[in-house]
Amino acid sequence: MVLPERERGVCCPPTLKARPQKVEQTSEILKALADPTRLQIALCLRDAKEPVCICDFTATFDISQPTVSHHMAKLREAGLVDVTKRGIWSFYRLAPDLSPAARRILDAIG
Amino acid sequence: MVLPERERGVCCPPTLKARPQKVEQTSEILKALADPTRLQIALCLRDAKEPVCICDFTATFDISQPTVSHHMAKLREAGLVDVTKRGIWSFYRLAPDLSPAARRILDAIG
DNA sequence: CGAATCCATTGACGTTCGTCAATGGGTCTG
DNA sequence: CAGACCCATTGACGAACGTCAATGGATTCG
Repeated sequence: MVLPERERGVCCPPTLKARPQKVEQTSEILKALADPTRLQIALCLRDAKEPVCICDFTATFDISQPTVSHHMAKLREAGLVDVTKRGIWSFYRLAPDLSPAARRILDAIG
Repeated sequence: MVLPERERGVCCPPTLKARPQKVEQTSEILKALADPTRLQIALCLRDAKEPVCICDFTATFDISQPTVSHHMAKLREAGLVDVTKRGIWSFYRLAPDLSPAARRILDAIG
């Protein structure tokens, strides 16, 4: 490993390549996926062939129904997920207009 | 879009493909990267050819030195980053034994 | 040795997060 | 219509987070 030579009192600020706006946006995506429950939900939707009903998630995870609803709202706000209502059911799927950044991250996981 | 037919009162819990342990581990990686400052630091280290000195980060970001130190500790705990001390300086780089999961996620970003 | 520099740790504070209980609006069935 | 079912929202609470000020250890320079 090569360590740079340094002079006391002199710093060499690295050039930040990513635009601040993009950093913020990527951070939002990561934040939405950083919870174990939401991560499993997102992976499930990524691999699902059909939209998945909320009631299936409440049956799967050991958390209350309002909490599942809360997590889905987070995923919605992050633009990762999309909801369609049919009768009494709400079906979720990955957002059809998922950003390329989000798509790359999702594909890199699991 | 094809919505599944459903019968009242019947749920179809999806099969969770990822192991709980792996979900937890991936979640830790995402959590470490989900802060804008840490994300920029991680990207910077990913693209750096040489280890980067802490003092360069404190010169770059508009946060105090203890906060930078705190963020580096988070990245260390997540196993993303590695520190080498030389005299009064601490140099950070991407962990040489970075997990494949972390590597894929980092490569998918920005 | 004494002063200056670099950096980690600690303690504190306000904010955000994950969760639940309670509530309410929709929708279907009898 | 009345009851059952599905789901979102609200309010509340403890835990975790991001930040800073203060402190202290380690190292280098004069």
